[in-house]
Amino acid sequence: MIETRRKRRPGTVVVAGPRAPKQILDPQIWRQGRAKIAEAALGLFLRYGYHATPVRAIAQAAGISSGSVFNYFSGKEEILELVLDDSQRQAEASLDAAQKALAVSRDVTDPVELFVRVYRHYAESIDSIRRYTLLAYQEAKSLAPKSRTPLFDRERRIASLLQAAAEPAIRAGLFGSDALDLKVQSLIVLAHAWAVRHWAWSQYPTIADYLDDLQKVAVAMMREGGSASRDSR
Amino acid sequence: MIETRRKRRPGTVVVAGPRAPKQILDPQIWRQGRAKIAEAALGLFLRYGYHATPVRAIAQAAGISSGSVFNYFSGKEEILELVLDDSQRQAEASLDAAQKALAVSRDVTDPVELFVRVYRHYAESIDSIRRYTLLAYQEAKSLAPKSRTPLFDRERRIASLLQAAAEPAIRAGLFGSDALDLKVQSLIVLAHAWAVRHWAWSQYPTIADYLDDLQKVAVAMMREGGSASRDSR
Amino acid sequence: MIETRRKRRPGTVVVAGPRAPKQILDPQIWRQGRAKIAEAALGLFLRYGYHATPVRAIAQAAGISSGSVFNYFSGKEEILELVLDDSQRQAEASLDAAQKALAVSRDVTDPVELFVRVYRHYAESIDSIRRYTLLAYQEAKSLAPKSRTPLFDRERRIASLLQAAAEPAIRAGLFGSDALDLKVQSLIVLAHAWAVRHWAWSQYPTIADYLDDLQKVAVAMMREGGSASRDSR
Amino acid sequence: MIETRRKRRPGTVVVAGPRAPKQILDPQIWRQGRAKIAEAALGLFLRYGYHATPVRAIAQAAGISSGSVFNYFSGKEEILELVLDDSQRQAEASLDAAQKALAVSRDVTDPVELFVRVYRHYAESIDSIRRYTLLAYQEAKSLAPKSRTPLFDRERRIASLLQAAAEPAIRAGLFGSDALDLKVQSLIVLAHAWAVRHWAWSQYPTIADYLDDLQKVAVAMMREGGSASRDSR
DNA sequence: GATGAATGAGGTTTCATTCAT
DNA sequence: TATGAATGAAACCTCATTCAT
Repeated sequence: MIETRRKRRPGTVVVAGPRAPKQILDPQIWRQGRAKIAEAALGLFLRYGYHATPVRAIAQAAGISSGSVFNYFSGKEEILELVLDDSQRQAEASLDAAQKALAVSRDVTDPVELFVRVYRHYAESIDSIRRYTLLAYQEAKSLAPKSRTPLFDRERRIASLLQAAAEPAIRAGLFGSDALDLKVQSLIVLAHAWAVRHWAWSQYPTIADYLDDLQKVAVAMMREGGSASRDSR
Repeated sequence: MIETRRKRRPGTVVVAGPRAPKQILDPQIWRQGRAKIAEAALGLFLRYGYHATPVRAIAQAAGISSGSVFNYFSGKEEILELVLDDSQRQAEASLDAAQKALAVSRDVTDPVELFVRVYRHYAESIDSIRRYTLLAYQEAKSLAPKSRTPLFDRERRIASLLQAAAEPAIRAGLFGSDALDLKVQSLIVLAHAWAVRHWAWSQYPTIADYLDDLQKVAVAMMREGGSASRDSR
Repeated sequence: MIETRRKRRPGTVVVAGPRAPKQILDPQIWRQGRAKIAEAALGLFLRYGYHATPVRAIAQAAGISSGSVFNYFSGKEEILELVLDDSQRQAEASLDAAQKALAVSRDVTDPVELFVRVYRHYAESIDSIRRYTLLAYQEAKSLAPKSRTPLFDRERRIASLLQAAAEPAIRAGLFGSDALDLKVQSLIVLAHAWAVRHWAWSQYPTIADYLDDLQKVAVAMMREGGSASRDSR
Repeated sequence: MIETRRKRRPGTVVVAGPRAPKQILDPQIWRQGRAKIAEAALGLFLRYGYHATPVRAIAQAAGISSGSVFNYFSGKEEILELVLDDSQRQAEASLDAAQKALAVSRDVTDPVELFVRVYRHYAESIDSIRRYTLLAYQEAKSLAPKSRTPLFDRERRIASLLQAAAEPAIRAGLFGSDALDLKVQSLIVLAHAWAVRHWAWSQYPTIADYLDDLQKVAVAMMREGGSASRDSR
């Protein structure tokens, strides 16, 4: 059977001793170092895949020694963890900010328009981290379950944010209230698809072009089951 | 004739040598062996990922020796190739059959209903190869371009089949004709999502439950831009 | 920059991936390590042959881990390459130096004597790298053509050096000018034979003893076809 | 250390049991089978080397199954043994026959001419088994010492035959009697060189061309130390 | 006597990780 | 804190050999 990845300490006798807590002490150096390494790792992970990228290549790309990587990360997997976590956090924050900004804004009065704006904003943020998204689809399973769960949780929070953005339109009867979760998840998936199945959207030069078409579809989806009149936008 | 082998050397030179001829001569044994190994590999690939699964583990799961694996496959990657190719081929064939059967059937006269049936059939076939689909999303990049391209091509053929199934409804003005490609690709992605993001659909016990909701959304999507009256279902 | 690796796949496709950068950066450590490993490898190659010698055995003989070998050589074949190339280079340099030294020397006026001295010097240098010479005969074919050609080229340069050493005697009519290339190649072969067929020369305890007899034969060979009087030395 | 090639019986528990004496019983079938296999092996050994040639490739080239090879040979090494032994035996027999034929012949009265004829005959027989000769130089060390010794012994017998062929000329004072063994061994080496260092004799299209030049050199060598008048042939 | 599928030891090579400097 | 040489487990893959048929 496949062993569940137990870390070994080559060259040392297998005696349980106090593991040297080698860590960077200065928090700022630590953070900057991690960011620099993650940055370098991302490009390589995307190009060659997580498993095909040696730590030494990451170190070289980051301009440090391979040994130093382990001063900032406990292992290779933690780099992947940070990369995925950071990018997802960024998507969430971006979506959150957009929703809050629009919620207090007086510019947008049409609740459908409001939802569309929020969704477009979300999709654009996915586009900006397109490469991370693809990486997440491919390599999330390389993470230990413990590191994977938070990613799922945040994904659910993102769905909630989108649901909240749909609330006004639902209350106005413009969007159906049935299967809301399914609809929102579907929209998320379609935003991801721009990143994950990019080869399938070759007719769209940019995310904006893609969204121009997609938003009609999205609105049609959301309207489904609504009680209000169905004039197209 | 003895095939010439090209052996990788660190530099750039290629050395030719004799290669031992194929070991398995009986085509039936060969086919059965490949199937058995691929079956065993699938479970492990899904659980641990392609790279994290040693050939030895595959051999053990298949109940043979690790050396024997290479009597049936020229390398580890060929196993992944077979697994992905076979399952996708199955999905295509299933969809093709469904569409042809419905096209000649007199039972279904409503073109929208016809499309829905074809799509459901497709989604159900995705469900039946759910694990392969997930694997394709995760590991397609592990394939050499040469093996990857046919997968994309077949995916496009599948999209064409779905488009063909939508034709009657489009001609009847029930479905919009704009952005048809986007719509169909989106539906494919949503069928895949059942497999790929299964954790997100925990509220749906079975694919049928998922589809009961999804088909409404799907129809709404397809109708978008159509000229016919927009009363719901 | 990360070098791209070409990984051999069973089919014909080549996959590029990142390659871990060289591990040893200090040139001196690198050189010393290579020398140590090559030294260890030579004994084993001679005793068991190149193919029958596992890298692990080389590593153990060199007192390092097997993985470390690949920090110094890009592959097993490169070890053989270094061993053969170095030793041949040494023979060439030694012969070159001897010829130059004698050319300017006033000690030796007899052109036959000059040639004999140069040849003896060459044969003695072959003796000092006797084991490499044997190895070259046995394993040169294990090298890729790219690595083999330089060996042949240098061998031809060595022949040229010997021809140059014979020039004075030829001009003096003491050596024949016909078939000079054959004669010189033959003398080279006979010097090699001391290393390669050592079992056949059991009557000669040292190279000097061998050469004492051989040089008479060599001079007779070289004189053949000459115009000068044919009294023996 | 490198283990001294102990044969293993894979798939069987390591219990010393009676080794099945699986052999071909009919001596003629046995001989023919061995010859056919050796014939097939030779081409491959020469082209790719002994170690790089899989038994299955030999079997295929011989038109039998890989398992059958082991009905005729106890192992791969025995094939090499037969190939080398056979060819050397052939060279010896050819030389022996030539010498005997010339000894009783009245055609050749000049003892130098007689020696030249015998030597040419030997060299030509080396040419006819040129590929075996090269193989012997490269792979003799792959044999167990027990199989190697007979090869050396026969090589010495061949030298004796050549010495015998030189006897008349020596008795006539035409050839020197000193260092006879060295001279003869040298001539053997030079005959081998045609096979082993063929790249060095590119100026000679055939062995006959090579010998036309070489025989002058050879005679000069042999004459060396002789008392008779030294007119060139 | 022939077959060929199965075997598994052992080959080369990679690379995450450690630790003395 | 940074370095980078050393490590050795483990990866993929080959192939001589066996033995049930």
